[in-house]
Amino acid sequence: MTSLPSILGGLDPTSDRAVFRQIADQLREAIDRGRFKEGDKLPSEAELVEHYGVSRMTVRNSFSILQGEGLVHAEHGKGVFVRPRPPVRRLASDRFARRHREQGKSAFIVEADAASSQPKVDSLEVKEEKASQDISNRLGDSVRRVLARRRRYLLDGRPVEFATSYLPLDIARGTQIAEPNPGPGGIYARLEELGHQLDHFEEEIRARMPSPSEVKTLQLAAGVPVIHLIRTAFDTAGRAVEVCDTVMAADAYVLSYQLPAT
Amino acid sequence: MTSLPSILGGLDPTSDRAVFRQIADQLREAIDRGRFKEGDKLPSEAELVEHYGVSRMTVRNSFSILQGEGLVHAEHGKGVFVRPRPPVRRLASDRFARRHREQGKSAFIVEADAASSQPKVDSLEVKEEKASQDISNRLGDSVRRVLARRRRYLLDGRPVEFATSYLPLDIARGTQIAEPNPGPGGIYARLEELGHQLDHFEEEIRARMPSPSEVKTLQLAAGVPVIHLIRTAFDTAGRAVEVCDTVMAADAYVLSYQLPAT
DNA sequence: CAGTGGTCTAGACCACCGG
DNA sequence: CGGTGGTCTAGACCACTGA
Repeated sequence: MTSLPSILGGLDPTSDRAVFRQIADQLREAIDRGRFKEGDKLPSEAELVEHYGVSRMTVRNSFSILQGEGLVHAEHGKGVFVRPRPPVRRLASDRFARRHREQGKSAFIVEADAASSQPKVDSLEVKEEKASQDISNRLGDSVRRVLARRRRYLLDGRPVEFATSYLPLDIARGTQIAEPNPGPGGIYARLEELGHQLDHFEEEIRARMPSPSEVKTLQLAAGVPVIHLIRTAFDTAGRAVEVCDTVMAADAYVLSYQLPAT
Repeated sequence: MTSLPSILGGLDPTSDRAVFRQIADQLREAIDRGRFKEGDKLPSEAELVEHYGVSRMTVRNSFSILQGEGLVHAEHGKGVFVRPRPPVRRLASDRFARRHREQGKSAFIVEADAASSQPKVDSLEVKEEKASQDISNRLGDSVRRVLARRRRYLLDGRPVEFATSYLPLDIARGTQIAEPNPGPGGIYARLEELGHQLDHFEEEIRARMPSPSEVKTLQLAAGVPVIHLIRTAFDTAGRAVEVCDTVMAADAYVLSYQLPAT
């Protein structure tokens, strides 16, 4: 163990920068420089209080900055640790290609296979409900009620994504799409069997901080944003046949797309 | 002005939930219900101290939660306000279509026009430099040095995006691409004139909390993540001719993509 | 048990804003 | 100037962890 003074400098009393920011800066720099590596424990609050000669709240303020940046996380009774970067799932632009469906794989499984992690789905709920204004706009204004399929995806035991699919009742009611298990290839395979040959998808992407309920559902650490993705599936007749609203833990994903140059 | 007790409830001393979380919950709910609207001033710390009968630090802790969620922002000497949602730029999947280039418009201008806001570019820097390992990987391992074009984009005076384009020297050196102003249609138009007919782009998207320097450059409020986008442009020969590394204020953007179903 | 972080208090002084 | 948020102190008690 290297001594603290050799890793962290002193404070600059002449600086305009608040003391707790200076402390946060020094800790951040130490992390960036690799003096503290992923998973390492930072000095305890008491140690920093002594090293810098400040009060405990000042040290805690510093930690709170780093937590907000997603750099560290605190574990009650143990310490404050450099947050390890979790393995990310790369979503490729061909993830909805028909050849995958024809192999009986859903998009999530295809990706999980590629990342060779253990995929799981839970908290499945399938019910009919009233369409929100936004969903109605996307599925066509005549669509008032929809079939909603909610599920949460886990990778290696960690929840990474919460998604709800909305389908018009005239398409989905009474079909296997309305069953908890939609069968091989997922609901997209069923839609095609029902005569809705898929033509393309549109995806809208936003990023923002999670709501408290999203923090809970995805067990998000402090300083982890979510990616909010809204996908609409269109059949060859030009009809929107499904809208999928997905909230993903941003630290678990890299999305990838191809754009035409023409 | 409605009185505080009619908007905010009391505390539940029997609850396990920390007092400052309960206060944050009540404020959040009041905002969600529309009791406080965008731009509205929340009760001052002193008012909440009195209303709840807690110490000031407890109230400030509540505010700090809401700030972390991006719901409110504090203005020194004025108060704490519900953060207004800024206008967003929608990036369409056809934003690099050749027809736009042929009209002499760069992608940013095309989008800004659509949003009818005042676009601006500043802090332009064009220089040759050593390619980072990642850039080198993307442009082809033989590419060691690159032309880097850095610029910041503003919309209605607000910085929303900071981007760096990297191009292999054998393509860009001595051309108009190496000039501060690359001419009508931007560097993609120049690349095509130089014989690199563009075929497609690949975009990689991540979301995360900003670094301190990104906070500064983009003047980000607390609780605003960034979207990190890395785009690679390929010519019809299959060569990567440009990599563009972009960091965007997440609250200013909605990205939109089309995916094939085949 | 000792060490850790989590919560909370009751003050203090400061910097900024608007009238 | 009074009111606002920004910073900081010096304590207190609690809950959780691991030996």
